[in-house]
Amino acid sequence: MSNPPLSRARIGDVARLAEVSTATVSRALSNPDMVKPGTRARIREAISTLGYVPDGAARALALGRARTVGAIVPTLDNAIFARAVQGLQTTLSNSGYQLLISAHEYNLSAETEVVRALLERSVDAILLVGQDHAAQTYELIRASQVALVIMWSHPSAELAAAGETPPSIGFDNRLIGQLAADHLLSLGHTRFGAVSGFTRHNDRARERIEGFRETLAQHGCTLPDACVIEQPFGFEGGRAGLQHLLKLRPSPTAIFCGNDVLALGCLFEAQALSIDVPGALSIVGCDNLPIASQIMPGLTTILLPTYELGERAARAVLHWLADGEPPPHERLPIELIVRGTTARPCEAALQPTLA
Amino acid sequence: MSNPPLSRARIGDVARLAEVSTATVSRALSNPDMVKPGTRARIREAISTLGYVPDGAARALALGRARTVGAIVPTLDNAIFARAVQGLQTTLSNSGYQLLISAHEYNLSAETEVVRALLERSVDAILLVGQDHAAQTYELIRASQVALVIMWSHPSAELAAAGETPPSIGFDNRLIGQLAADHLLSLGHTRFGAVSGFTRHNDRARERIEGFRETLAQHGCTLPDACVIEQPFGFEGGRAGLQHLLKLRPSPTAIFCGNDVLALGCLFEAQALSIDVPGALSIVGCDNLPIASQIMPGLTTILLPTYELGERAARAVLHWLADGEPPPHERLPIELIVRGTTARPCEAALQPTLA
DNA sequence: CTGAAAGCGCTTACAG
DNA sequence: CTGAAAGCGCTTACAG
Repeated sequence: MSNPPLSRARIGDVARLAEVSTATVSRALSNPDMVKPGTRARIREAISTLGYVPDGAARALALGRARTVGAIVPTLDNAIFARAVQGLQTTLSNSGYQLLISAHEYNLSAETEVVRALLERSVDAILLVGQDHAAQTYELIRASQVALVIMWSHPSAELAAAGETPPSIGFDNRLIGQLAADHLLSLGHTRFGAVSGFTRHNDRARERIEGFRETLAQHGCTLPDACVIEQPFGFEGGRAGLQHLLKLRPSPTAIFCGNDVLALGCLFEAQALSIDVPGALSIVGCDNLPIASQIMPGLTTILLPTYELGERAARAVLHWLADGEPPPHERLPIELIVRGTTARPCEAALQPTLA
Repeated sequence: MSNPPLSRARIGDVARLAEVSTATVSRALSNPDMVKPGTRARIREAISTLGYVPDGAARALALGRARTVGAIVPTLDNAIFARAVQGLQTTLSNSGYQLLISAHEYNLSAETEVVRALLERSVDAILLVGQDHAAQTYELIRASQVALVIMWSHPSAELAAAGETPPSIGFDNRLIGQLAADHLLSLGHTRFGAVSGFTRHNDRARERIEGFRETLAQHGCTLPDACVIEQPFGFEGGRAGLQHLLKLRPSPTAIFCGNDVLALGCLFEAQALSIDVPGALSIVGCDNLPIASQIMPGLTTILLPTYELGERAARAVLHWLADGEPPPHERLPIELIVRGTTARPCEAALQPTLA
């Protein structure tokens, strides 16, 4: 407390000051009731005098686990991933684990390097988003024998049955497309379009579109490839997507967007073009971002409990690390949230003046 | 590659397979040109055969640094912090550092525990948001002798001159309030209000309001305490803030919000109350979230380069760790972004029918 | 209840 | 250019 110490206090410094061995200090810290209360008090005293904080690297080396979990998301610059990470972090933190976080910006080979970097920090487990990853990524994780949990996706029934997939805590992405299609069909639409993120290396995006397309097909409607436009995530992507779809003849009256950011982009572009939503055009998004309920006329969307996804994924990891047993797959419930009027749009109204 | 190894490969396994010592393997990894190309090739071969990934804990212990940096933000569930973290992460990652991330949800004593948890992971540096932290937090970091960099805030001139503050990479939060005041004054407003996050334990929020108030005072206008309403961050906070301000008599015609989320909440509430913005009410936010430019009629705001903040903070940390020299304070430029009409509002129009 | 000692998996002077 | 050996700061059987 007087003059600053020359170097950070070590367990040996504490032991010396408390007049015990380092073994006893170590026990006082990790197994308090193995040491006599009086000794414990002296040690506590010494620790606070010296401002001792144990060295995690040494601890991790001795214990063989670091109490650290690594998560890799496409980007943090998307409320949806940020929220899930928040759920992860809070849950892990409450159990004494820390979260090492990285983003790969939708670049699968960057992801492999990030995984390597995390493994080199001796994480106890790794969390990835989706099933689509470089073979090398899976190989690296397998060879390192760390726990791997997949978030967001749900493995196909066959794969899951064959036990071929890592434990997955996710959504039924195909069902998302199906809910959107059912809703839009129920409004009486017959001409559909979709704005999606890039589907390459993104099983979530792919399955959402597939689910949408299949459900339409079951009702005798088609979704031609030309009616599915892939755009970068972001408002501008959504705006460009709508512009593209409106150039089609006949143009769609109902649009399913892979997420709310794209859907909001569509909505803003429609407003700019004075297209009445939902009067003349129906838009369905996905995620239920807070903003979706705030804007006028409000955005119909599919609620994905992403914070809870993070929580559940964290719990799955914690159980795995505690039991040694891989956790079961989990599929989180999703829900269609209808906002705005649900009246069948008047198709005639849809004659925008394009810039 | 054949049957899965019983346990993760160690440096000794690589050495044995490549018929060299562990010292040589270590050198091949960290100082390649200290080892003969032929040996290097055998080692490379062995590494890939075994899928060897060095153990970071052991490495950190031997080297005395973990190549890991810890950051603590109030929450990730706010685009502004998520973006900065993204900037941090990307920059650190490019220099071979990993980011350990935690949130404290605006709870200062939770923050102290989080700091302890990070220190116990032997991070090389810690990044905090703002100057307001528990004394214990500062003490813990000082005793651990890890680098500390403050983000978002800029220390007051006196403190900085006295060298009392940790290196800070931030904004001039007082100037933010000043820019907002100057803008609103230039529109001819005379009655002002403010919606702020909680100012307790939040120097950014406090300084923004102070800057706003001081600038108004310099122009003969006052901002009574009753005209500053503190609300939790979130759209609902902004909405409640506007409701509160509209109950005042006379009610303000110009509102400064501590950030864009609150400002958007105000704007949505105004829309719900059919108050014309910016015709009857001027709102200025802060951050320039992407959504601010998308909504109609658009939100006047103050652009804070938060991604760059993360980048710069990461660079400051990296330099510090490389040089041993604490980096200088840095103040990032901010900019008023005017959106919507700038006409003086017709005060008579502001007679909302409150629910 | 406590201590002496070995060991966790690396790195790096030191010697050759 | 390479190897034997000590050391980084903890933890934990083992012995008392």
